[in-house]
Amino acid sequence: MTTPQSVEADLGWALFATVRYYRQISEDVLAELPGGARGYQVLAAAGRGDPSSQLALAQQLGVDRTVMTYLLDDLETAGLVERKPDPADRRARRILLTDAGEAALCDAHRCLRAAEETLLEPLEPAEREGLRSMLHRLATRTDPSGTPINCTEAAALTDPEPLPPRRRRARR
Amino acid sequence: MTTPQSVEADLGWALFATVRYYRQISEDVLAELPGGARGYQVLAAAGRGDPSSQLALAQQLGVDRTVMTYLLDDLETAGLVERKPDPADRRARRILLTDAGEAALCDAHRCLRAAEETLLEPLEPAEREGLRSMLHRLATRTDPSGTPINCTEAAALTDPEPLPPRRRRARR
DNA sequence: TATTGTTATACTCTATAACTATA
DNA sequence: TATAGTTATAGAGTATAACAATA
Repeated sequence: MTTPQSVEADLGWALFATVRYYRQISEDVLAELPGGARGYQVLAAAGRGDPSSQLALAQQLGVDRTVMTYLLDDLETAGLVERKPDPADRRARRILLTDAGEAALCDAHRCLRAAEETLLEPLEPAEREGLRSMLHRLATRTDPSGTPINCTEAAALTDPEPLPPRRRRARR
Repeated sequence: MTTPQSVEADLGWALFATVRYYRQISEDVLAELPGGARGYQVLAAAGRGDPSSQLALAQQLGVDRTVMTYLLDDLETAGLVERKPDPADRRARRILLTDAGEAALCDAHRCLRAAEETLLEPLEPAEREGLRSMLHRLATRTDPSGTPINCTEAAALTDPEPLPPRRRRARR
């Protein structure tokens, strides 16, 4: 039998649970920051002086470009970022931090680091850097293969029919 | 200055990006399984013969009990689980795997393990177990303190006003 | 023609509230 | 009275499609 002995042995479950926890503490700490953890990441990217078009930011954060528009609307309304037309491509806009945005980023970064230490508390100090390093490598993978993952056997076993219509069925 | 030099130094960003990747590969691999990765985790918990009331499962997966109802509806419709009244508490229902559910779980587990190895490819083989162990400990933390995290300084700096109404403002 | 950004709209997911049945 | 589960509804969050401006 190859099934796991406990949920905890499940990498996916552990990942989701950890992210859930991270989301919670970052929401507490960044409650006043528009967009929460996501807003922070936008500020961090802009503060680094990256190329930072809206599209580039959206791809970096793994969200749709329309979502980035709303996110930046909130950050701009709060006075933390500016949208400046890119002189090299007048379709694009470069996202720049305001002074207030810089201060907010710096402060949020400090708070987040403290919260992260709480998150990482169950680990040995030496392990914490190891985890950061590993997640960093996983997140920045070059993904050279591009080989699409499929597992048709599983598909066939679990359910031959495509079960197209989902959810909301009446009963009783 | 204490701001990070790159997004990649941001633990939150790395976590989110990794989960995004995991979600993608697990969706590919578990496409036919109702509920995707979440459905798999329900099957895995049920297959373990845990207490497994719907509420217990919901808490384990970090979802609302109403979400668990919908999830189990789909799994039951697909013939993978059964809801059996708990003889000890007739309000509750124990979630049991059917034979088809057992087969689907076993197969999904095998496929998922393979997909996880793809995910973990950037790491040394020895590191992979270390990552699993660390995430396991983070996810199963006892959280003895319960001290609520707050960071009022950050709140004050980033935005004194609570900015209550959010999103969808007209422009132009 | 293709791309960036915006807007409106539709859809999906999740949470809230009300209810039934048990305790 | 409180809890497990269900259902309908409302609310987030996200994606789709159409458009303007620019390449």
